[in-house]
Amino acid sequence: MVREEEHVKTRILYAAKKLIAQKGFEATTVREICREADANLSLVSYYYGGKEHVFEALLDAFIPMGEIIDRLRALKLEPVAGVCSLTREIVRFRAADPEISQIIHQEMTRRTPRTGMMQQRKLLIWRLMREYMEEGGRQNLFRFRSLDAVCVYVAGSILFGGFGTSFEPVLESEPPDVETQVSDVLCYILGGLGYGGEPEFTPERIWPAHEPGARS
Amino acid sequence: MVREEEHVKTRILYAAKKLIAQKGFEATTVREICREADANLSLVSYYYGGKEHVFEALLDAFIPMGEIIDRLRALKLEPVAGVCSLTREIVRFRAADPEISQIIHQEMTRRTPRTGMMQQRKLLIWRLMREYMEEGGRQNLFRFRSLDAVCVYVAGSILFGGFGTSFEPVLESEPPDVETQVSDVLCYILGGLGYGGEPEFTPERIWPAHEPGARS
DNA sequence: GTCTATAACACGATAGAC
DNA sequence: GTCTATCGTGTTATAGAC
Repeated sequence: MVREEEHVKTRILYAAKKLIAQKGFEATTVREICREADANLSLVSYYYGGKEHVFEALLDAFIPMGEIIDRLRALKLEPVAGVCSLTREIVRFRAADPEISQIIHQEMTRRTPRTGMMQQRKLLIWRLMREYMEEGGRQNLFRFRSLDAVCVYVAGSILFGGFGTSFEPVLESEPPDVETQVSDVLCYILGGLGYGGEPEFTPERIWPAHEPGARS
Repeated sequence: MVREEEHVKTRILYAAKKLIAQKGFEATTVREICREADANLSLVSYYYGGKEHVFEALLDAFIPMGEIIDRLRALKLEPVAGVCSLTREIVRFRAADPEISQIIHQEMTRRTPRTGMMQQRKLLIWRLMREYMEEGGRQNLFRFRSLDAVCVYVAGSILFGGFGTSFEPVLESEPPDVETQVSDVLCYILGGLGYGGEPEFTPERIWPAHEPGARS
């Protein structure tokens, strides 16, 4: 029953994001989404044409990674600054919208009719990260045994960190603020990459203030 | 249509493991499981008492982590040897049964009626890892900014590596053999923990040859 | 645009014959 | 133990009134 001020179509999108993040796509029913959005059952079909299309709309509305990639690429960063800046943007993105991050994480762990939608959006990010690391290896800034391996480990470090992967019972304190998370994870990643120096960043604000809202 | 030699009850378990690993619990129907197991639809209820209980039986049959933990604890390892040995066992376990690992990974990403079952089995592992890292920090062998943070990053590095988190399109080569994976991930983790030296291990064979089979 | 009512179907589970 | 047949429920989606 949230966001009563918004338009129904938008409320449905937010409700779907919230519920799917918690329980997964299959376990979330259209009925629940509509109850949460305070909308009539038939409006999911009316506005989106079915449950699957709500999911697609979700990705379109809340994953703006394409822009970030373009901006970062345009800066032609050196390897260390590249890894650090891209990491920072990912961590910020995850902190700004944990729900959509959780959905992405869910869809990565199994093969569903939606796997394809996810892949293309993810690839751009990790290919860029890979390029930074590869160039860093070539310049002897980083020392690692296998580029493929560190690609996966770095992705794992970033994607696992920050929020509820149901790891709370092992932890002692609440997660720190975002910029602390950024510097913690970079400390770990750069260590894992065998880099001795300090993190380097681009100037601030790679991507504009993040308040998505539904499209079309 | 696999494992025709086994008993039906066992075939159902293997079929469920395979399908749930691929598609997730909710998206897998008992009808599919029975088709894959070449068993009659009603036998899931007959042998296990329902779909949920097949899942529970799956965990009991294929997650022997309790034993590993006990053995490792009994060795009272130093921090570096502890981190390395536990990591090695986890990586081996994941390589020996990628399906069950994928199921664990799935269940970590959302809140389901099965979340509780997973938690207890997971906690033992990561608490032990945390103890090794904490003690390593106290002895100044490791240098990290936050114990909580490295707990999550180390878990992420290990759990993400090795198999299909749908990261293949970013990678160049096939995954290497298990012991290479172990040393790759340890190289990364120890670097991330700020440890300068080489990995250390316990003697071989922490846990007995792994061929589970159904219980009861 | 929004609603009610319902169609059409797939699900998990089980009764009961063999 | 294994089968067929079916029950009861809950699902997504839609037709049609307003």
